[in-house]
Amino acid sequence: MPKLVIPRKTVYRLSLYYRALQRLKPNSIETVSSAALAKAAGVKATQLRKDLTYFGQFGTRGLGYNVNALSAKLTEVLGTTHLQPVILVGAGNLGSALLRYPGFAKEGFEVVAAFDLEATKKRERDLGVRILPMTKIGEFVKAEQIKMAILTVPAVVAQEVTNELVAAGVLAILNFAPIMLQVPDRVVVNSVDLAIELENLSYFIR
Amino acid sequence: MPKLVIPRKTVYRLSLYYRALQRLKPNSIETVSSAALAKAAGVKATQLRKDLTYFGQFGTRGLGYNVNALSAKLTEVLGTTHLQPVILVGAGNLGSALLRYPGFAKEGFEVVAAFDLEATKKRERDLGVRILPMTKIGEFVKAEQIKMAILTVPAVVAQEVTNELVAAGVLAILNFAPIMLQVPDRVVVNSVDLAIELENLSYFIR
DNA sequence: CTGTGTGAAGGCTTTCACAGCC
DNA sequence: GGCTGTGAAAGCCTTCACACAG
Repeated sequence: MPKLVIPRKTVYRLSLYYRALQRLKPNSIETVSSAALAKAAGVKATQLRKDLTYFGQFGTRGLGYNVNALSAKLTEVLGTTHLQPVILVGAGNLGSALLRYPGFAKEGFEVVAAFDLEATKKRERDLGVRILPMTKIGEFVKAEQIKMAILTVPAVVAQEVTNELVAAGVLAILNFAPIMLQVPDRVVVNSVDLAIELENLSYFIR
Repeated sequence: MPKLVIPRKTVYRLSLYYRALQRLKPNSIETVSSAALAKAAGVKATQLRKDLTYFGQFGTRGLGYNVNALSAKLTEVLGTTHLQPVILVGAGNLGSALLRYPGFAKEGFEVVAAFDLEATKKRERDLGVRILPMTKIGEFVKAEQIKMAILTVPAVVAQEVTNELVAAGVLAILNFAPIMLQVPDRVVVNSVDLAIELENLSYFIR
């Protein structure tokens, strides 16, 4: 696959386009114009076309894009062709909720195990996923070649756990702890800080 | 308050700076340089300085910034001086978890009520917050002059609920449903799409 | 005539370079 | 000497305008 440079923001929007496309499929629509798809994704039509040109040409002038073909191409580019195994570290309130959240599996990610200080059989049954003690993280990640982790531990231990994950070979972390994680360049971190999102909103409503 | 234009991205970073500052306070550090604070917040020093100039000058050349003074100014600019009442709509898995999440209260936001189809006394006790039926949303928002809402309902009803919130006077929405909400210009929406964040990561690890 | 593909223009953010103050 | 404040430059992303294909 030609790993050309696709702007980070574009990659993010590709996911939006993919979602919008999936909503069209059931309606047995075979072709969609950039204007229609852009509207469904909440962006401008020219931007959508520009975004798509980063990895080729799929549209038919005068007609639009073939829904199935574009959909397949997006899956390929985004790297979601195969199910990605993911682990979750920290099964507290937020972590537990995410384990029950159906959105991940629906989009091709399987949470194969969760790690927590309190790894009991009861919790395993409650949450429907294997729960292992924190001490087993490194071993598991290496054995299963895990590359992605969801981090929902308290802020004070987040960096420490991150170091462990990185040392074991994890390359991507979805971080919910409200701190900036220090990682080597090869590792990617996406942080979601819920309190900051709220704070941000409160600024704009005055 | 001089409502000058501060770039959206800068506002977001102001929250990061504020957090970093709070971590310094306990250490009875009175002054901090842009270099030190920037490192703690995970940004470049020049960017921090540029960000701060959007609303005045606080630094002492040759010395740095006074921690307390800067902290107070950031609180003022971000509009978090007073507790902001917030409602949560949709107390499913994710919604319930957020209600138990201590991070909001800690940052000055109080979830004053939650709305759900299933509004029982038992759930109220479990979640420690007033739970009202969805039909009461408009009435409550108007009566209590609520301006901010956290939206954790399924995607299929998200737009409908949003319309209701907006009609009642809500001005800011933190949206967790995986769709683009259509709102009037005066309303601000921050969307957090967990599946997209994962998808995004998976692209960067190939 | 409809709708894509794309160079060029425009706008926004970040980074640089350095003047100015303690 | 140390560190902030800031105009100017650079970089990145979005939007425009229009050539071109079906």
